[in-house]
Amino acid sequence: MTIKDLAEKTGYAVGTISRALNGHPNVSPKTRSAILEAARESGFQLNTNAKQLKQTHSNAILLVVKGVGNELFGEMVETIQHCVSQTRYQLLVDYMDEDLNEVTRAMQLCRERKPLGVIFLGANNRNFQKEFSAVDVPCVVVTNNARGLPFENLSSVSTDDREAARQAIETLISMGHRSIAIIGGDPAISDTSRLRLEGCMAAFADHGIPFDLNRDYRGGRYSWHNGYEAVQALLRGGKSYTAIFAAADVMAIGAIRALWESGLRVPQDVSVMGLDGLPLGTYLVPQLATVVQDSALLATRGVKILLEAMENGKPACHETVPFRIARRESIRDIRG
Amino acid sequence: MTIKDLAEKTGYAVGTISRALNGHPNVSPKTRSAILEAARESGFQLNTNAKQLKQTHSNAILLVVKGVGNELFGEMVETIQHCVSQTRYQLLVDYMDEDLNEVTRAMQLCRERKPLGVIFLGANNRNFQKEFSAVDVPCVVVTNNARGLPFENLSSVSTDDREAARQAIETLISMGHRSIAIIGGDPAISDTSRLRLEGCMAAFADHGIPFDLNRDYRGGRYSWHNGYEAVQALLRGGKSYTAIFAAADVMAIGAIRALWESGLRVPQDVSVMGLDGLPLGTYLVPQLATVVQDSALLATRGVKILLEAMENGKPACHETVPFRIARRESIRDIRG
DNA sequence: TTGTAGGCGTTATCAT
DNA sequence: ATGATAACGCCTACAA
Repeated sequence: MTIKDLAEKTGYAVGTISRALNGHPNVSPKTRSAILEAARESGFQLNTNAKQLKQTHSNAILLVVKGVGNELFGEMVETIQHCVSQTRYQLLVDYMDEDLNEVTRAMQLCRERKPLGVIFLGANNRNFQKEFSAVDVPCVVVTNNARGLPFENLSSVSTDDREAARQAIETLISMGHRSIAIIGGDPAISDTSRLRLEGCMAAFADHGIPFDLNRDYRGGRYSWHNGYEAVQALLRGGKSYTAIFAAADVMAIGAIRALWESGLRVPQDVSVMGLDGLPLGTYLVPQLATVVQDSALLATRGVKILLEAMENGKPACHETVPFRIARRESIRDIRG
Repeated sequence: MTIKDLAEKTGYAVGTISRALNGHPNVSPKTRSAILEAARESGFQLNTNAKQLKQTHSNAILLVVKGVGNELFGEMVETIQHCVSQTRYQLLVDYMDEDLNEVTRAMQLCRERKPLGVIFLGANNRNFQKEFSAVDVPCVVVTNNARGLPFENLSSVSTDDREAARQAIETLISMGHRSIAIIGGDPAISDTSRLRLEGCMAAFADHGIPFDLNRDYRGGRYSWHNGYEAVQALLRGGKSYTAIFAAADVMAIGAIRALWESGLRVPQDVSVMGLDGLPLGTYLVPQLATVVQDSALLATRGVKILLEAMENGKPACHETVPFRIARRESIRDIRG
């Protein structure tokens, strides 16, 4: 069943069928309803491949979500859905595995779906090589700062990861902690991990607190298990810490378990602070102290920036949104 | 960049380019490598739309994952990837939001990508109405029992939800619990929720333990928050329980927090048991006792069943895989 | 082994 | 407002 069949059946030409089906103007109401009726009754559906092969533009905004199962992204996808649903555009959501290249994926989808703009939820600057220049629609990276990337059509909205981590450490220091270990990602691989680590180091430097990267830092993927292992490795190091900062909430959770198994209680013996502000954190016992990223604002600003670039040709920009320190049950003031 | 461009660039004809790119025979090794090299260096990618437009079948297996962020599914997707990578087929993964209709989605994708078979990770039998009959390739539903659905091409592999829940309750009963509350999904909406609830009721009936659905059961979506709220509602009911069974691990976690906030300790005051066997459960304090679904086996059997249907026309079947009771720290024996 | 040409189902551009 | 027709990028006979 193709539009050709429909054309025969109704007596109109394929062009008219196409226009009627796609809600184009220049189709008389009578003709339109006749065609729609015929289409419905025969269960006709347009062939997407053929459609997109020929189309030069869709009215879609593409959302590429890097990392299935990222709780923070989950909320943000919903917010973005909501924002876009109030415009005349259609949102096309693509969830992809974390370890794939989001730029390659986006380019593929751009060629196939021809969206008017792209939102990246999570990204790695390393992947935005010159091949990205093949993408010519406005793009915005959310949760990662893409300033410094030499693309006129690439904006970003992010939390200031460096400052967020710095304030987390400041918080711990203000509560009397001097012996603090850090667990996080691999700073050589992930921009986010690097920035967060830098923020920590800055805080230590400000207070003249020594920090030995080889001894006091452990990295890996952001996962329960790596948090768990990282703390085990730290403890094997022999040094005792009064606080641990995890550059991601998921790692903090694994960390707490590892501490428990070594007979250390949180927060009585060791304080643990995370970063992200996952909803899960408030359901744990103890509730996880953390730096809360404003996921709603990240999402809404991301959409807004994209729309302005799409519709008004507004030049790319790189925004930062505020975060919030949540002093919750997993940290303890050990002064006096 | 199309194969036409590649043809010009390399001096070969488009037909040769196409054959080389698709690994067809009748292309001299020299020609093939020259073309592949040119394609790589120019970052060429085939246009899926054009490709699928002409093709009647791809060599793909479609995996529809219903519910982004489902930890159990995360592992299973990896296992399925692995299994399929050892065959001559290509896996096409589609992650979709939980509240969309997976059958509609699958039908759309079947029309577009023309896969040889479909695996559903998570599904709701309600969605398999007669419109599913438009799908004519073998399909297998994983984690849900599709027996009873009148489709010759639809298999399923699942945990026996009813029995799993029954044994969870049996476990609690064997540890001396008689006053048990249940939190779970809405049995009117979800097959899984209904089966799990039925299993619980059966266990209670076997032991002559009274259970008042209106008082002792609370439902909602499977989420931290709903587990939390469900327990709050139960506690407001005035009755005191020695154990709570959550029909999903995520709810168990919210439940533990709600208990804590009411001054009840787990497992000292109340035992909490979940169902699913999420990795997260082992990182919590206390570790979450639960019924562990064998995600690896579910995944591998799912693939195997599909392949046999695809390749040997083996008729549809409905399998059940074993589960395992994990008696962990969140439950306590209160006898004597 | 390689080249050529027609067609997949749709949209878009001209005419009418 | 409608019709005819040329693309869109690829695959696949069939011809060379």
